[in-house]
Amino acid sequence: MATIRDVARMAEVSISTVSLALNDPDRVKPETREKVLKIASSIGYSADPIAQTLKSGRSKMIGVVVTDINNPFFGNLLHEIEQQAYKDNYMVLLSDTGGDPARELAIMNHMAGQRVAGILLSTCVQEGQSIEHIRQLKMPCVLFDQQFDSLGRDFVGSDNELAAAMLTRHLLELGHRDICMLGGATGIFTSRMRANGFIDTMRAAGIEVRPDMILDAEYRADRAYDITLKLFAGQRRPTAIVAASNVIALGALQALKDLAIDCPEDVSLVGIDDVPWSGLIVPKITSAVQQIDLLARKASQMLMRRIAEYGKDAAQPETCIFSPKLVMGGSTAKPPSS
Amino acid sequence: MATIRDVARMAEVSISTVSLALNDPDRVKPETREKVLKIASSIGYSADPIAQTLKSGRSKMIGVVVTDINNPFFGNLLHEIEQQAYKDNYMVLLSDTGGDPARELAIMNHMAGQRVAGILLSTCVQEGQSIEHIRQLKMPCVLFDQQFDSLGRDFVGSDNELAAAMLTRHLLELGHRDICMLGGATGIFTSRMRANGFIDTMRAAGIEVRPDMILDAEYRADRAYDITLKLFAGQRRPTAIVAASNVIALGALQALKDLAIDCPEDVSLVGIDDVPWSGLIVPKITSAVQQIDLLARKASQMLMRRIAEYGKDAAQPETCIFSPKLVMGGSTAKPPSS
DNA sequence: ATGTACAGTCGAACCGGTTCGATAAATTAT
DNA sequence: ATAATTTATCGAACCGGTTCGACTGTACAT
Repeated sequence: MATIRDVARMAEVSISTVSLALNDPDRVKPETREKVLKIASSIGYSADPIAQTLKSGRSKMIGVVVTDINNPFFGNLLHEIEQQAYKDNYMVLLSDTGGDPARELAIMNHMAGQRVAGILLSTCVQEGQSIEHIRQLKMPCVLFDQQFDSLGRDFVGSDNELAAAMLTRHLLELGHRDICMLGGATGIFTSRMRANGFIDTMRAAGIEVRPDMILDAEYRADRAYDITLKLFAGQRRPTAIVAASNVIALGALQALKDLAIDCPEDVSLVGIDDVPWSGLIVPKITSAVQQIDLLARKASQMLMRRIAEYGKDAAQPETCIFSPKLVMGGSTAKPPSS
Repeated sequence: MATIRDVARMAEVSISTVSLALNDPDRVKPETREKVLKIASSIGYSADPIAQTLKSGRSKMIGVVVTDINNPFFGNLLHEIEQQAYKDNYMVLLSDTGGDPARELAIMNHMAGQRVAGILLSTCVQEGQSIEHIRQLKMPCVLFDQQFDSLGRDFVGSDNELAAAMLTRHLLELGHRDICMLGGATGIFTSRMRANGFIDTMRAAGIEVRPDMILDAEYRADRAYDITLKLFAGQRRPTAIVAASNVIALGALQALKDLAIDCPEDVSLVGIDDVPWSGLIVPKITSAVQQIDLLARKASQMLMRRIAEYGKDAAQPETCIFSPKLVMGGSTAKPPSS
């Protein structure tokens, strides 16, 4: 690979002149610039990104940290982020925490070591646990999906309360009263918000939500499956289920299917977020879907802006909330007449 | 961040001694080593990966290049690769070519510039197009999924001919004779192999495959959808379809559904590779699935071995082919009696 | 006592860029 | 003609490590 010294030698100028010609063209004489540029392109010279990173302290990579790449929500998001990054001439350094805060910490240290220009983070840290590694991070960082108040960081996400509220209202309007929610741990931002949306809407309809009506499926399909089985083994069966995520909804649907409980005739089911090929799943699950492309683009943009203005006096942290869309499927009906 | 010079100053030794104490412990006096190590850990020193990369010419990252992160096949693979890499203390630099060879080239140059230790590549380059960027790549590189003969590179993949053959045989045994395949372009390795498996099995059963019985769905769901619509608008309708991938099968199934053609009563459908939640899709598509976890682990292992032995005289390129598994669904039946 | 081997340590060069302050040459002002 | 300013270029320091060859001092063989 050609180095800047090769170019300098061939152009019969010093390496500093070459560097200047390339990075600050106005500071060298036009003829010199021409000569340097011509030679540089003729031997296919381009500056070594590693050397530039060492000198400047930042690379042309952005880090993306998610809890589970396999979740289609993150998959789609990642795709969009990668497209954006490519346009801006950045590469994506990806990592998956698997929901382990210790690993999240390790990953972020790794990324910092690689001098990523910034990080897009969907943290798996729960309320009450330490978030010092985020707070003390000395580089641009935009949180998405999972928020932490009072962290003073940018955030891009969806209106999770609204998502749950829309779905709950839909069920209430159909006449359901006995509704269960399958959610995540309350330590997780999105599950807390989604639970709130559920509780508030129920309460507004004059129905008090008992704690045992909100079950923790940990955002996992297998847990949702088990819980649903158990739920319908008991005496008091709900007539409808609000699933706090796409995979929870699918796990629940699988359980209903295996129990030969008809959805929507016997039990209605709604969920949050889409899955690929949802049109082929019978019944198609009525859901409040996040606008992933908007979300990804906005998060990328915000990060890029932070990267650009890094070092200057930073703007106030910004929060951007998108509204989910209600997509009707065939998974809801009036409750069976009792 | 603490540098090696800080440690040297505090330990009252030269920086070279610090470096030796850390990297080649036997070459310094035990007491010196102790002192250096103690001070290093007390001020939280760890070597700057960027500086190490600049000096050594290789980083602790591996590049992974796929054609479409959104495809669950790659999603699963990626997850597994990332887990493996993490264990070996490597990070994953990810990119998505979107099926564009020019972009693949650009991405690989980018990765080479980042001094990745090696690359896992599922190339989108087709037979007959230039693969010089792979051939001339001067770093460890393991191809997966998409093979190129005579490239002299390691390869990990599945037995694509077998996959298609198993499915075709299954349909033949049910009594189908008029079978269509929805595949990819023949320039792509996997589609060529899968078509071969189909053709050979049909021929062995005494059925000649006319060219119009293999259609190019470009491994895209929307193309598969359109083609299926068109196919069943015509006079001669096949009684069964072999889809060369998961997304093709889903596109085809959606089309059948929209045409109110019953699967499997009117038309049988089989495909290659799984999709998440396939159990919820009605009918569940009978498919030959690749063992993604094995594939990912093997590819990672091979790459790590190449990385370890890099510089020494390299072992012969290795090829590793896994057998797909036939997973029965409910998407096939005897052909309707004509 | 002299020569040899070796363990332990160090300075300096190097990886490949960027950037600051100095210098020399060309231009303008006095 | 001389001083002040501007323009173009360059050398050297720096980013933070690794590594080679040289140097010193001790232990052993002759």
